[in-house]
Amino acid sequence: MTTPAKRRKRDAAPESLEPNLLVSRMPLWARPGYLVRRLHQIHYALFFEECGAFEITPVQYGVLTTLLLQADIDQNSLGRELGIDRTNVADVLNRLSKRGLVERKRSSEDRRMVLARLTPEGERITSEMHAAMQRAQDRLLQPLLPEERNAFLTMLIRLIDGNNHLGRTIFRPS
Amino acid sequence: MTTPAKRRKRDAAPESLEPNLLVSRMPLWARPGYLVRRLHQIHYALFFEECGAFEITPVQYGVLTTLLLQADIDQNSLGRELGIDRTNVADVLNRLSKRGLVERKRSSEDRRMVLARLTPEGERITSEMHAAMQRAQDRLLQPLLPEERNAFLTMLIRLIDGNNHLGRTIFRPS
DNA sequence: GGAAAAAACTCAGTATACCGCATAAGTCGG
DNA sequence: CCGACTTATGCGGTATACTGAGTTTTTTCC
Repeated sequence: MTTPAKRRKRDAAPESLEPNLLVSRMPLWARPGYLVRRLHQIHYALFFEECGAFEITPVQYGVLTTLLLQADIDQNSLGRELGIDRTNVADVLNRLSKRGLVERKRSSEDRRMVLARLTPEGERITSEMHAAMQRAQDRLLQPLLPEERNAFLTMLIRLIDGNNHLGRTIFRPS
Repeated sequence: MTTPAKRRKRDAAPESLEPNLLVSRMPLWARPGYLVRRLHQIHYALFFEECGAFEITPVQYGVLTTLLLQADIDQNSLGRELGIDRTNVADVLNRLSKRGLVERKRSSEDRRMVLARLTPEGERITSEMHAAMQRAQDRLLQPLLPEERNAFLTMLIRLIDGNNHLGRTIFRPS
């Protein structure tokens, strides 16, 4: 039964199809990655609407709250905690430092490390922002039914855990 | 009974609570925005693992596929289509143009507009990338059960639609 | 104890993503 | 037809996010 013609058809590579056909099989709104990017964008916008007055970005807020729980942490650990590249952490700390919200000093135990901690002003602003941040988070999930929201968050966490090795600096194939 | 001490406690604003208590009520993994950011990051990493050989980013791929379906589109419409800021569109088109994947020319009807279209090389690479992009999208959802995946995408779309006015250039309160 | 390996960081470079201001081109009311 | 408004783009600036190269300090192991 496997005629040459049939075999040929079976072996045909996808790129031999019409380009438009290929693309229309996967429109933007059917690409999970595209949807995630859009939702990420929306979260940013929401965060700015609620927290704009503080002139603190979502990532900066993440750094601040992490430092609130754990003072004198080095940049590498901070990055691992937040899932952020170490060079990015340094940039963010730099901006927060310029605004007087964090202090940095070399560790005396291990002079390779730079330890960061909040200033009193940093602690103050972090606490003050809490309610606004909460509102931003609530508004993001608003379109879902209350009973769906936990399911959604659970799936998000499963997706992140399931691809845990990615999106950080932990390993680089290079 | 309402001693001064007690009254003071009752009137206390949220920011007078222990900072750590406030933060620990909303750890990172309970903040939808944080989870979305992480998943977005992971998508980027996955896309690079699958499509790295083409040296095309997710956003660039979005532009390419949009141009495949609709040639001679202006930058503003392109941005609206993709949910991307127009200045960003110009940047992306610039890089794609430098690599010879898109062409740009002034519209003869409306000389304000710059119309973009794919070059043959641009069409070729877009088609070739399709399978790799598909793999990246599949891997992103892999950790979910097959029957959960559609539910997840549906919720993503509901969240994006429900906050439709945000995350684009469409309106700016400013 | 000293060379090699590892760890933490810095710096430079690139890509996304957005804002505000400026400029050029089209539109529309009077 | 001309000034006011709108629209499309350009340019400069900032913040995130990551790679790769290079530096300093610590650890490891022979």
